[in-house]
Amino acid sequence: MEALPALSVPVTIYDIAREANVGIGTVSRVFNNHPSVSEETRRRVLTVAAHFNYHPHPYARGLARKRTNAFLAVIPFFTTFFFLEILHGVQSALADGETDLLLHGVSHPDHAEPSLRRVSSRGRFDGILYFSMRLPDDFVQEVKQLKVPLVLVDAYHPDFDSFSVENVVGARQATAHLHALGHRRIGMLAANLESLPARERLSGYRQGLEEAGIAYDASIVLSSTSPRLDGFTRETGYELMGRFIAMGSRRPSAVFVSSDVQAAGALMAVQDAGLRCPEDFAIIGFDDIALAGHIGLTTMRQPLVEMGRLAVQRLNERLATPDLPITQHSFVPELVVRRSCGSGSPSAPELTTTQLTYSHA
Amino acid sequence: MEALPALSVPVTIYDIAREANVGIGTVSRVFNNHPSVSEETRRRVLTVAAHFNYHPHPYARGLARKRTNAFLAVIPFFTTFFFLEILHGVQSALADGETDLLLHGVSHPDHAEPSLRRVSSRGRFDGILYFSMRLPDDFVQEVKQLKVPLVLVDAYHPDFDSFSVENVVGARQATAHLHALGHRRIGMLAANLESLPARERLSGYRQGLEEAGIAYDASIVLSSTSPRLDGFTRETGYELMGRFIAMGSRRPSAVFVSSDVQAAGALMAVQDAGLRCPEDFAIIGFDDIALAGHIGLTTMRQPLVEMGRLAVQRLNERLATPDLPITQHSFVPELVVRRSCGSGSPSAPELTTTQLTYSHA
DNA sequence: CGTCGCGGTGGAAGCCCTTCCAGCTCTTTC
DNA sequence: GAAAGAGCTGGAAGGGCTTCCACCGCGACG
Repeated sequence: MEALPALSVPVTIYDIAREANVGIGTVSRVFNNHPSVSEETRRRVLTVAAHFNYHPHPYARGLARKRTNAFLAVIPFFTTFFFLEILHGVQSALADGETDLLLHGVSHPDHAEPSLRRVSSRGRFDGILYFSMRLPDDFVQEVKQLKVPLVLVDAYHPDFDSFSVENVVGARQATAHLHALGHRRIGMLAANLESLPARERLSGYRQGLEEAGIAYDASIVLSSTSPRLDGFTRETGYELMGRFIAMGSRRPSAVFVSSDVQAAGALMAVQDAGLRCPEDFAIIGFDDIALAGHIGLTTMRQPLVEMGRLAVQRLNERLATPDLPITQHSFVPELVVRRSCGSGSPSAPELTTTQLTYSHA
Repeated sequence: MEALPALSVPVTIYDIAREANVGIGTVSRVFNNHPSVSEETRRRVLTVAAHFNYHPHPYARGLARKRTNAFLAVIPFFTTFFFLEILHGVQSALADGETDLLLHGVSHPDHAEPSLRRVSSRGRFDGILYFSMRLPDDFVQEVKQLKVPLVLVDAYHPDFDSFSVENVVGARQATAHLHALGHRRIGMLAANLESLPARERLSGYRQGLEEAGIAYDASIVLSSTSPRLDGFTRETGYELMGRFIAMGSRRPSAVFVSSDVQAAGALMAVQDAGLRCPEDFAIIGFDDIALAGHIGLTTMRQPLVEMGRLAVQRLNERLATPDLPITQHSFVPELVVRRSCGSGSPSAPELTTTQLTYSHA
């Protein structure tokens, strides 16, 4: 260990063993924190390793251990804001620095399959995080056969662990909030009802009305028929809001919009019509993506960051104990008051992150 | 090859070789598209492989080939909108399905280093995409010594390939646009001038004024002193816009804001003051993140998707030909007219993606 | 009719680790 | 004083692939 680190560029475990006068087994044990290495030897090995800037080769390790220390995240790129936050949580849970994240952006829900093909190639990752998309049936088979643990986020399948959100409850609460603010004529601007979340949110809205003792009025419930992203787009929000505005005196005084992105469009429509938001229309969204803060939108928060974090945690647990019973976690969204409904503080941009609550399903 | 795929779960190249009555070398050649395999043998091997759902083990491959087929993306998570789009481009360039993307979110610019430590562990990826952050000096050393190709996106360093944006030119054009719309009293809302992009955009603004024959007036140039994200936040936009509003009759009629995020805050301030945007203030941003579309912000587009795509392409080129001369690409931002400046179509959310232009540095 | 070359092919060696078994040196125990 | 452990350690085998060298058969060539 006299010389400078002039060893050939790829420093291997053999180099370290030789320089430290130990066997390769011992070096390996040191790097795996195996207890049966004397303190003195351990220190010597570590010194030499640091000196040569040695790091075990991850692939060699993976091959020998039959473990990759990487997770695959299959994520829809089209719901931009949404997954971003979840990813944030995922990252922070991975911060141990031991596990890597492999990203697989899917640019269209129907294009998930091709990129899933690669999953069949065992040996790239230890587990899968699957976001917001329906799980194709043959993929389910494949994953189960390969015995790769998979955790669903913002999605549901009976055979896998999942973390999702109580759409019905959230929508009910949103409606209740509008009611509590004094609104009696509350409309809903829904996404394409072909999609489950859209239907659930509509259903929650109806429950909310019922609890408030308000009769359901189909004329102030507009839903998108757009197939694109199931209608969860700014464009549908803009267009449908225009129809509300055109109703004149028969229009609702408040609208529950089924997503923040749509609500952004709705807000633009209101502005374009020369109307103002808390005053002429109260608008509440759903999701609490970062955009909501930027435009002062009152909305129902989904604990996205937390969901990401817990999903990783769950994956680790399942890796450690494969036959854990499957659990389905379900979060209750939380009201975030900004200014689009007129209540709460004005609009000084808030910096705080509120606590989140959740419950078991 | 009579039996069902009842081979032990991990199917190896040996299994396939045996079942297809060939040597492992031949199987390997088939999977690597080596020319010297007879058509007949190739077909037979592929049939058997498909039958047993065989895929070469990526780690074993990586170990033997000394190549990982993965890129590392080091990305700031705090500039959410921004990197998202770039990532989109990266993904699409990776769509060949051969290369994987390893994600490394950095939640604070100062925290890049710890996560970079892992870079020293050779053998995890073949190349690095480094986004929007300053490259720490010791990291530069390390990367160069390890000879891992690195491409910078939205950042610059003389020793590496990079793709960035002409901040000066873009800011000049933004200013020119305001001038063309008839504005003569044009202010600027800048980020923290400690940061280079902030300074460049200010400098472009001044050039723009000069070209328009307007004298520079320091009283209507406000800059943030916030250290947080170098002042590129909604909060600074809100606050500084408030100061403009408070100027009464001496206030500018148009404001060039140094980023879309800040512009979002500025728009909120305008609204909160009971003023309206194209009418009382023309506001132009910079970046064209997705948010800009959602709030109808006129802005200077950076071709983010394209940058991501080209960065990947460049990395591949450099991998193929390591001693290519270093190139620094620089894009000229493009004006995207929405409604915050009052010109152009009203605000029906646009769906089109405009062409982008770019030039060599 | 030998020799060359070429399209194909088999498989050993090597990539860099982990793991397991054997073995070594001291203590401890009866 | 022998036997049995306890505490460490060395290194072969194995993980699944690529690559290279050796080799085989056969048509072409002189």
